Amino acid sequence: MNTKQRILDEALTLFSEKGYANVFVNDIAERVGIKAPSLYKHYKNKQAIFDAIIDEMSSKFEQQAQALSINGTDPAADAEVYRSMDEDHLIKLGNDLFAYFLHDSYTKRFRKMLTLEQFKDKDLAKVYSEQYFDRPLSYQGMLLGLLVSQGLLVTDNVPIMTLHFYAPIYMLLTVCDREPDREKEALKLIEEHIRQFDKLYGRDY
Amino acid sequence: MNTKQRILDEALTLFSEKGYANVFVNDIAERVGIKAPSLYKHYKNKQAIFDAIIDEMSSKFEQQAQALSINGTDPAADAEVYRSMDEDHLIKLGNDLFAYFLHDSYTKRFRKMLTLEQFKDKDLAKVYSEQYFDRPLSYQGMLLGLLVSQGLLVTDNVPIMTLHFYAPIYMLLTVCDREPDREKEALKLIEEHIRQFDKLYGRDY
DNA sequence: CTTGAAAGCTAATCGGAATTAGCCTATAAT
DNA sequence: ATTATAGGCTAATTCCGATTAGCTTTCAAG
Repeated sequence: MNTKQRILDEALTLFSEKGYANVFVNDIAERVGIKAPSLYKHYKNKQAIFDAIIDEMSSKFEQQAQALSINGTDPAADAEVYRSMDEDHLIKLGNDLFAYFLHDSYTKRFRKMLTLEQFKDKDLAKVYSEQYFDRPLSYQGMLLGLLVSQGLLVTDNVPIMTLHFYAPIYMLLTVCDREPDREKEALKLIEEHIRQFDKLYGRDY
Repeated sequence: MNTKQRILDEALTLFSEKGYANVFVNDIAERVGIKAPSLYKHYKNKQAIFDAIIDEMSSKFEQQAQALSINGTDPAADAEVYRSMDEDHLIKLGNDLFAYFLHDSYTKRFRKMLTLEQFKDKDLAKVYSEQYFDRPLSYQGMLLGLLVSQGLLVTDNVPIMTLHFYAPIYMLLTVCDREPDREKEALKLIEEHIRQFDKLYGRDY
């Protein structure tokens, strides 16, 4: 990996652990293996490094959908996969979603960094909300909506059903971000959650 | 209010908006109406101000339960209130919970501050999780559990039911913290959420 | 009364962290 | 071969921000 990219990578790691203000350009340089002033050959200043990370992320989000073994841009196509959905498939979907968000290094670091910087300005707030609220709800809503139209799930309010599916996953994710020791407990709750979700919304009940 | 207390108050406001590292003792002093060095007559240093805020909070949390018009320390007693619970009561409970957490100035600032500092060390992580995950789930779990034993709600898994009740509220709270403009939208979702929750878990369904 | 602590102020001090200046080397293009 | 550029380094510079020193005032207790 070239220096310019490595700077972003190491900076992201540090920002996600300590927050922008507590990271010194020196720290970043040290990790990259160069001296601080050399950073300025690649980025105008510290803020520019942060901005570049944010920019880079926008261009990466198709990868996320792929990582979830779904197309991501075409829920109708994705729904094919779930044509014969049952509780175990649903649990797998939830687990995969959770495991991906929780463990993918880039995703995790980016999310933690945004958590720490979300109140800095409206743009960052918006990025956070889109990334971890609006987009997941919208995408999963389309997916779950298809399951409803296939009769696998039953509800007259898909958006709220989606909220019921996603909110516990989101909350447990934030728990694991701050207390990684609780991952096992969280995984167990996720599974129970989805099992219960399936009972509540599944056609058989 | 005496100076010592006002320092905590203004510091909390600033910390919650900009994060500890981006607040200068000068800023705090200015808001209090004194000069920075005078702060040191009241607190050993900047960190001590932060610590005092954390300490103060612990001693305040009974107030929270009271503010929710519940006893807080004795869910069995609280359950009396909900003996004749119906959907509208449940919506009110959810709305009150949400409105209190969202609008109570002290609670809100403290929560935002912790959001920004939660990764600093394990203690803070623990404080956050207890305050916004474990305790709410535990307390609401007891309450909802009583409703189950009274036959008003039906489930074989109260903790997960509680997760289903609380997680959406929590998630929407974090949305409003970062984008206050979305409060109206959030309130609407809360109401729909609880209505749906009642349909899913209510005895009539 | 007077005295000592509490709480404020101004003027240092002290250290740290971002950034700039200016120099060097390798290497790729002409 | 020459040269220009990319990317690295060391040594300032510059600014800022936390904290300390030391003085003053007020006021309550004795």
